[in-house]
Amino acid sequence: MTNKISSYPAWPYVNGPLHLGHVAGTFVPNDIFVRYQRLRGNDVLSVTGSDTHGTPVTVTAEEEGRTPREVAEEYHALAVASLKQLGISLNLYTHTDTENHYRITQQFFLKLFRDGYIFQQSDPQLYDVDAARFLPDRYVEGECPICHYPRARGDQCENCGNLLDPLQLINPRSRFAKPGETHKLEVRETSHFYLDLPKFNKPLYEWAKQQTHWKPNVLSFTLNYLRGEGADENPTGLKPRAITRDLEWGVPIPPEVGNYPDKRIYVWFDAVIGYYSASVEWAQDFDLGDAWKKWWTVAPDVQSFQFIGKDNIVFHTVIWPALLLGFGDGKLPLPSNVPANEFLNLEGRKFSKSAHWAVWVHEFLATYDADPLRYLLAANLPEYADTDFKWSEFVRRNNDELVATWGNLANRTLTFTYKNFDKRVPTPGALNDDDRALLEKSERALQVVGEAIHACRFRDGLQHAFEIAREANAYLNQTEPWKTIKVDRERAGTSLYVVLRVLDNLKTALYPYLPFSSNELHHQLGYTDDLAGTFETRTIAEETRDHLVLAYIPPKTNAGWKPSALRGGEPLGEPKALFKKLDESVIEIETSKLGK
RNA sequence: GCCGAGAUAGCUCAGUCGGUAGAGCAAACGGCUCAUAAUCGUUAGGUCGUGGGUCCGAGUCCCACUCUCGGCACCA
Repeated sequence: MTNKISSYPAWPYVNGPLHLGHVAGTFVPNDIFVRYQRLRGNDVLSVTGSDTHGTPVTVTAEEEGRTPREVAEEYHALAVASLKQLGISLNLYTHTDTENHYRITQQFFLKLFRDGYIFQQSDPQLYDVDAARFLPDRYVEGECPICHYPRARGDQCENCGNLLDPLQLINPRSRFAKPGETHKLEVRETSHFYLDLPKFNKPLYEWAKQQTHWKPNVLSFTLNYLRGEGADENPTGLKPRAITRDLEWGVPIPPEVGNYPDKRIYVWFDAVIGYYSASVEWAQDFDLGDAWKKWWTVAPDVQSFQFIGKDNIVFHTVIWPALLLGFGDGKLPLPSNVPANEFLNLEGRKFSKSAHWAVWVHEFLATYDADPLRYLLAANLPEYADTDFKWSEFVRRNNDELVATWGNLANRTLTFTYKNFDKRVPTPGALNDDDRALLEKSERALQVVGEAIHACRFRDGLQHAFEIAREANAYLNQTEPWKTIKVDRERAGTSLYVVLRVLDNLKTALYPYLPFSSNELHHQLGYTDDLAGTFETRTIAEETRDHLVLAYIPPKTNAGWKPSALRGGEPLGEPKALFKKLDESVIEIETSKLGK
């Protein structure tokens, strides 16, 4: 049965290049998932893009004396290049600074406003007279009114942990003031638009309770969040949430609502809408009309998945579903699964742009190949707990697992066959029990790995495929075709035939994880078509501005998620090593760059 | 402070319904030579963060504590 599956990695900010932590929990698992689903024959739509809004971008722009749009465009282009090189096969990677996205975000806002899910409220807030702007909570510091800690933040005191209102702070200071400066602050009234989340509390809670297939941490976190202090039959966790900011950078308030030139829609309100607007844009960019609607319909064969980090759970299990309920009147599907990942650390510490404690994707891929990185990130995916990227682990896993176990299995089998069997798949004699057992195990691996990937247990799937590769190595050591060829050529050919079929099956099972090398192995096994598709970057012109997008173009024929049908006598491609062994010196060289 | 999670072999991580602790890699020993000195076999390696409790029996359930991560409503 063909399902319509949509899959979305979270939108990364483009206030800097992507680092390994950004791709580990979002783009890489998403890509393993969608490459599997496509091969499986499902109808897949996977879109996302750069989040061009938000304070990280405006802060970087201020620091560098540029406009937020310039900063966003620069790092968006870098993200496009990095994702392409990493083989992230999104149907569309766009960004949020497009006319299409602005229009759709405003449609959401307007519909929710007219239906009474958005209201306006006026509150006193601190205003920085010298910077001529209102101060969000985190932009205010002062003395804590409870414990008198001198550097309490506007929203919370780090010292005593109490939640605060910025107006409670003693001697509040603006964080826009440079060291030595004192900015004049005063309390002014400002009105903001609020999303009336309590109206969605009960339906969201009832919906979330049914999602027993979610990861335990995502489900319990969400249920607890929605329940709040309330009882099970009367959840009260949600409070109205301000969805506008006093900023110049972002999506403007729809003119139908009123004239608010100094306000913009809150970044996460517009970012999650990006899942929808990017779907629409994908169909437009490729002249596919209403094709995007297939995935935005409530039906039993329509499923959607969100690959995000643990810091974003609430936006994807509460806020975005609330927007979908309000905007769609029950006609838009809510996420089927939100397999949030924990965080990837780097050599025991958190990634930090300011401390230069990071491995940037574009720099990594300038020196090393994409598949080894994908392998390491998948094998070490932070599925249940934070994990750690270590250069020593990268070299070890590359050399001792990827090269030694899998690459070597392919290489030893193909080179030996190529040399001794006239560059063709040997024609097998009768298969014995051992031959059949291994062959069947490798065929079953497709099912096992496929189920693991569909259930978002990516490490399990990868591990299982490697288990079969190890068994195939053991099988070769037992059958010793390099010895039997001297006395019984057909027997040697049969063993090699079995392993070639195993390679063919594992190539498919590993394709979602290692698309480049699997495609290469596909050719070495003699296939002339392609397993993997190609990438295209395009500039999309709108009325007032252009934007760059990345798109994955699947191959014309789908090789399919199915057992090998390799036959004796068929010609093989020329064998070549699939992976490069890395020198141990890489560890020292790369580690010494950190923190500088 | 409140909420959600994590802590298991030297390293990276699994561990389902409570029933004699698992894998890969690293280590030691042995085999093989087709293969990128790759591979295969064997062995060794653990008071399961700490302290209590329930139970015939606890890595697993309950309580308390320690440390780490995330959220806690104008950072995203």
